[in-house]
Amino acid sequence: MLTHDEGVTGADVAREIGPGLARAAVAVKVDGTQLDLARPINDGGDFEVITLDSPDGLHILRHSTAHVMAQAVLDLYPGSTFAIGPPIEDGFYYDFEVPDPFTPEDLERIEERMAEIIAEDQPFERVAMSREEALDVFKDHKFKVEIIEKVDPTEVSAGDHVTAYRNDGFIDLCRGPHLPSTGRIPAFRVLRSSGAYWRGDQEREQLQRIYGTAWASKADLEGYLHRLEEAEKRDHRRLGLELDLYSFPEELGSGLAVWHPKGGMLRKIIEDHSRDLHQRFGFDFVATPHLGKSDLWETSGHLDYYAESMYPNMQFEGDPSYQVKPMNCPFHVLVYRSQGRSYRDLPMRLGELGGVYRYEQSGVIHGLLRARGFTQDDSHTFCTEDQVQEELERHIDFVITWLRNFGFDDFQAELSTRPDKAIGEERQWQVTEKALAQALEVKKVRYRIAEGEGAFYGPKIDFHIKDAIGRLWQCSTIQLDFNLPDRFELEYTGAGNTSEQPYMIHCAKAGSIERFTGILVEHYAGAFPMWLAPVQVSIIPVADRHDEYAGLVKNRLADAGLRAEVDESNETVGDKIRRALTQKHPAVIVVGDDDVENSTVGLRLYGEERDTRGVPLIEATNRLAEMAQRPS
RNA sequence: GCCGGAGUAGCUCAGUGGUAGAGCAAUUCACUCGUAAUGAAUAGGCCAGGGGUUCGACUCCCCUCUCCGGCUCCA
Repeated sequence: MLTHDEGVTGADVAREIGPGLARAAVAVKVDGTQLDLARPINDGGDFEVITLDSPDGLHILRHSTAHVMAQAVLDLYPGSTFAIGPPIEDGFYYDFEVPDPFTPEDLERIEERMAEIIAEDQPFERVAMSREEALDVFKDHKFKVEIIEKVDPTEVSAGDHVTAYRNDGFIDLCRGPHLPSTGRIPAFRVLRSSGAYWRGDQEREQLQRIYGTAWASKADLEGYLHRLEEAEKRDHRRLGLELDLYSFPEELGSGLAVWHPKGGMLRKIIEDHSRDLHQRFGFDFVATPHLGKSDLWETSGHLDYYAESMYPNMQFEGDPSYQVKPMNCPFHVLVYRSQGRSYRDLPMRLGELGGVYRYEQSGVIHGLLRARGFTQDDSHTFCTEDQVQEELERHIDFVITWLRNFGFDDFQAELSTRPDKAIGEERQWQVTEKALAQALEVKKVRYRIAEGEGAFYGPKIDFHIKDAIGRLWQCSTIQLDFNLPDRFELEYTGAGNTSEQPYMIHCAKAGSIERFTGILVEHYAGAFPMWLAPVQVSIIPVADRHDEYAGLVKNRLADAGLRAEVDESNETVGDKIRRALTQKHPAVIVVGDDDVENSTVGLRLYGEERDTRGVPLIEATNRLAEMAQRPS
C-alpha cells in the first residue's frame, strides 16, 4: 500500500493538482520507504509508482532541472529575468532575458551553480495562489506577468489556483509536478545557448535560451552523449568530405554545392532510378529552362507570396525582366498550354528533374538538407475531376515504391489543409482535402491532419520518413491544385464539346535530390547498400605482380555491371584494406599468388570481420552482381 | 533575417603584438607485402577577404564573406 508522505489521499492530490492532469505526481512512501514519484490511480488513496526513467518520470525530472537552471541563472546574473523552461525531447531549455548573452564560461558557471543547488537537496514546495497574488509575487518578471495575465479567470482550475513551485528562495510559476527535491536529479548537463524569440515571434524580444539535458542515471546521460556523438559521425557534411562526395566552396556562395565524381555517381544512380520509376508509373519527360520572365511568376502567384525568397530579377535595357525559377510548375503549365487539349489527352503526366533556386535566409542553410540551389524530382499531372481520385492513388503508390526502394520502410503521412494565406474558394478546398483523405484511406496509409499547413494553392500530403536513428524527415509531397489551372486559364475540351478546367497534381518523390541524398548519407552513415555505392568493389593486389590479374578481375566485374576500382598504390595490403573500409566500400577483393594460379579471389564484405579466401572468380562475380541488384 | 560562437596547409588542430607549427593526406625513393596505418625524404601558407591602430598585426579594433549551434522561415 502506497501512501502520500504528507498523509493526503489520492483524491486530495487529484483535487489539489487539478482535474485532467494525468501526470499528477507526488512523493509517496511504501511501507515507510520514500519513493520519488507516484500518481494517484483512484480516489481511494492508491498510487502507482512513476519510475524516473519512464517518459512521465523524465518529463518531471527535466522540468525540475529546468527550474534549477533558472534558479542558478537568477542567482548568478542579477538583473536578469526568466521566461519559460519546458521539457523537450531528450532534455529541456529555459529562456532568459539577461544584460549580456551567455558565454561558454557563463554556461560552465551555471552548471556548477546547478550542481550546488542539487547537492543542497532543496525541497520543491507547491504553492497555490490567486491570480492577483501571483501578479504580485512575479511583479518583477515581465514575462511571468504576461503569462499570468493570459490565465482565464473564469476557468475553474485556473480561477484562484495559479500554481508555483518554491525551493529555497527561488519561486517559479509552474503547473508541476516536480520531484520532491533538487537532490533527486541524478544526472544533468548544460549543453549550449542560443537566441530565441519570446513566444517564437520575430517581432518580440530576443531572449537567450540555454539547452540542457537530464537523465535518470549517469549511465543514461553518458548513453545520450554517446548517441549525440554517433549522430555527429553521420553528419552528411562531414561524410561528404570524408567520402569525397560533394563540397560547398566558399567561392561559389552559401547554399551551393559542387558534386565530386563519387557524389556524382551516387546522384546519377538516384536520378536514373527516378527516371525509370517515372516511366514505369506512366509519366512523360519534359525539360524546361532555369529562368523565365517575371510576369510568369506574377501569374502563378509566387511573386505575391514568396518574392523575398526568389532571386531578384535581372534585366537588360529594353528587355523584359527575368527571374530564376524557384519552382517548375509554371513551366509545366506552359507545356500543357502549348496546344489545345481534349479530355482524351488526360491524364497528362509531366515529369522533370528540374533545377531550382531559392534565396533561403542565410541562417537556415544546412549542407544539402537546406540549400539555395537544388533539383526537384518534380512532376505535374493534369487531369479531369473524375480522374483525380485514381491519379492520387497512383501518386501514392509511386511515392511508397520510391521510399521503400531506398530502404525507408518506416514513414508517416500528413494531410495538410488550407493555410491562412490561401487563394481559391473555400468550397474547392473542402472538396480537394476530402479527395486526398480518401486516397490515403483507399491505400491504407496512416496519416494525421496538419491543420493550416497546406500550400497556398491547395492541400497536400507529405510523407515523413524515419531514418536509421529514428529521426523524421519530410521528403515526398503530393499536392492537389485547382488554383494554378485557374490563374493560367487552363482548359480542355470535354466529351460534350464543353470547355473544362483540369486539376493539377504536383508531386515530388524525393523532394530535392540534394536533400534526399543528404538524408541517405545520414541514414546509411555513408555505408550505402550496394546498388547505391559509388564504388562497389575495391580490388587490392597483394604485390605489383598481381596488378595484371587485378585488372582482369576488374574487367570481369565491370562486365557484370559492377563498379570496381583497383588500388595499385605502393602501400601494404593492410593499409589498402583500411582505406577501402574507411571509404565504406561494400566489398573488398584481395588477389595474390594463389588467386592468379586458381582464378580465385579473397572476398570480404563491408561489416564482416574477415575475408573468405579462395572464392572462384565466377562465383564472386555472380554473388556481387546479385547483391548489387537495384530494388524494384 | 535575428542571437551567439568560429575561420591558421587538402583534412583535424596547436600557436604568439616581433621570421608560421604538428599529425594525417599529397609527392618522390626504397620495400613487393594475404585483411584496419612499412620506412625515409620532399613539398605544401596573403593565418577567409578588405580597411584601420601600431615602428611592426596571424594576434588588437571595424566592415564583408563563409561555416557552426539555435530562433524565425521552408511554395
